[in-house]
Parts: sequence; structure tokens; C-alpha cells
Amino acid sequence: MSYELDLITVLGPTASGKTSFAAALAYRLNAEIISADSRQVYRRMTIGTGKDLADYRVNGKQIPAHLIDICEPGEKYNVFRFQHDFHKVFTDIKTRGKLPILCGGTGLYIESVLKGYKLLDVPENPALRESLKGKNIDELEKILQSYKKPHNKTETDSCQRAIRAIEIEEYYLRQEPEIREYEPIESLIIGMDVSRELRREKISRRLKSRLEEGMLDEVKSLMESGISAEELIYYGLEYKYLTLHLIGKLSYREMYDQLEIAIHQFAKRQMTWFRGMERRGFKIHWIDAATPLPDLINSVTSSE
RNA sequence: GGGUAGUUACCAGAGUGGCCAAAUGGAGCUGACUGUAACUCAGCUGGCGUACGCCUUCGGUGGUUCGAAUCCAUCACUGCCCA
Repeated sequence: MSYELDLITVLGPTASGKTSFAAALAYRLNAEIISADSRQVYRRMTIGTGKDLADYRVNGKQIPAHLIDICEPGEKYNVFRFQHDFHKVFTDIKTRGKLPILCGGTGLYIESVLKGYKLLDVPENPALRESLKGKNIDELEKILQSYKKPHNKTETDSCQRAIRAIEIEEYYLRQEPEIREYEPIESLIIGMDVSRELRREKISRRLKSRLEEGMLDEVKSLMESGISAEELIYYGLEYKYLTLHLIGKLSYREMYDQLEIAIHQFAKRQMTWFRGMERRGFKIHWIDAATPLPDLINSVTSSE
């Protein structure tokens, strides 16, 4: 295998085994992992985000994994921050002469660095948000059009997204924001291919075992440490549904059933994103996730 | 055994003579997404067809009617109540 590569990207839906694959690959290639996961950045959100920290230990060797546990629950992490953090770690790994492996399931984060999105540092504007609350999509659309020109096209198919777009325009009017320019990165992209049936089965199985491992206690202790229910619900999936159960809005059964469905739907959306990436010109090399790990590693490393 | 309510598309559930391939919700599928992305949003969802459309459906069978998911008879099954 040649080492001309700048980056290897491993992507796939939740529960597709991308972490253990990436770790085994990193072991083989003496590489380091950069996580592309919008929720695993939070400390103490471990079981619910499926951190699988044990997976980063391969044959007794700890594989370095970056951008995990880098901020406090309750904080808001986002693509803008990710892009910045990614590049810091990326150049660091490069200067140490090692190969970085970007691994994760947050499609937007992955694409933002591969494509080199040009983003502006625009913080939330609570006052503006308050003033726009309750307006419908047409009204918001009209406000948006009153701005000279949108610098980046922001999708405005929902109120939530339209408000963010206005927020960006508004900010831009008031000051010249710092624009960070990053170059696109050439990467070999490997996708974990799981059949729909297997994917669903793995998700269901995994949900059960995480609950047995104390996922509810994890959420409970986050609440006890002062994170509000609202903040936890914002994090979605596990944190959303388990919190709803803990505050009495859902029975255990309802929580379980609805969460299972929500994770299935999430995995589907992830796949839609990845297919969309292919349509946008990315070449994804799909590998069959059901193949035993050693064979998978051999097939990938020998064909290069 | 008697009474009673029901049986509608994957599920739940509206519809009680024509405007019904059948409301609505859920699930499912497909998709969008350069800014909270584990978010948010859109389309499709009996069959065939690009489409006007055509064909097969509303427990089974048989009727009434120009016309039935809707009315009648009967059979089957299910829930509830009384024995």
C-alpha cells in the first residue's frame, strides 16, 4: 500500500462496525483516527453516543482517536467548530508523519472537510430568534430576500433553517466576519455496506445491550449534574427518548419502541446522505460489513 | 347458550348508497440539506401507465339497486356483557 494518501475516510450508518474497522486499519497502517461524530465530542455521553472506546484498543495497542470527549455536555458544538478542530488535528498528525483516518457517521461534518466548505463564524442570536419566532416559512423567505445576496446558499425549506439563514445574513450586515478558508482534501473513502435487514437487526440488538449496560443511569447522572431535560432532548435519539422517559413523558415501553424506530430512521437518513455524496461526485468504495474484520483489512490493504 | 359491538390498505382508524383506491395518523420507501445535522424538511406508499386513464380491493357468499365499503340475508371470526 502506498502512503501517498492524505487521508482515508471511513463512513457508514450507525452500528455498521466502522469504528472497529477503522481501528484495525489504523493499527495496520500505523495511523490515527479523527472522529467525525457530532455527538461523541461530548464528555460523559458515552453509552448513548455509542463511543465503543474498547474498540480503539487493538492487540493491546491504543489507537489514538481525536475529537472525542472534547467538550462539555450542554455546550453547542457545530460544523464550524468541527472544521476548525479537524484541521488542527489533521495538520498535527501530518507533521508527525502519520496517516489520519477520518471515521464517523455525521455526513455533513465529513463533507465539510472533504469539500472545504467556506463557513463564517456566526454565533446564535437569541434576540433575533425570539423576534422571528412564530413567523411562517413564506414570511421568513421574504425577509431573507430583502438581503442583498446570500453569500452561501443556505437551505431554507423549513422555518428552523430559514431563521438560521437570516441569522447569518444579519450578522454579515453588522460586521465583516472572519472567513476561514480550507482547501478540499483528497481522500480515499471507504463505506461500510450493510444490508437493510442486517442493519436493522444490529441496531435493535445494540439498543438492547446498551440499556443493559446502564444507558439510563448515564442519562440520569447527566441530569443530576445539572444538564436540563431540554438540553438533553436537543441531543436527539438516545438522550431525547431516555430523558422523556425519565421525566415521565413516556413509559419505558413507549421509550423503547419509539427510540428503536428513531434510530432506524436515522440510519436511513445517514445512508441517504452518503448516496447523495456519491451523486455529488465522491467515490465511495463500499465494503461488505458482514465480512470478518481480518479479511476486510486484508482486502483493503492489498488492493491499494 | 343469550345479548351486544365489531371485521376497511403494512398497522391504527375515518367513511354508513354515487364526489371512494377510500380521510387522517403511524410505520415503510425515496429524496433534499454549505451552518443546531442524532437536526430540519419534501415526495411516494393497491396493481399497470409518463399522463388523461384502466384494472383489482373495504371478512366470505348471495341478494336489493342504474349504482354498494356503505342497505338486506346468511356464514365465519373477534371483543365486551349476561349465563
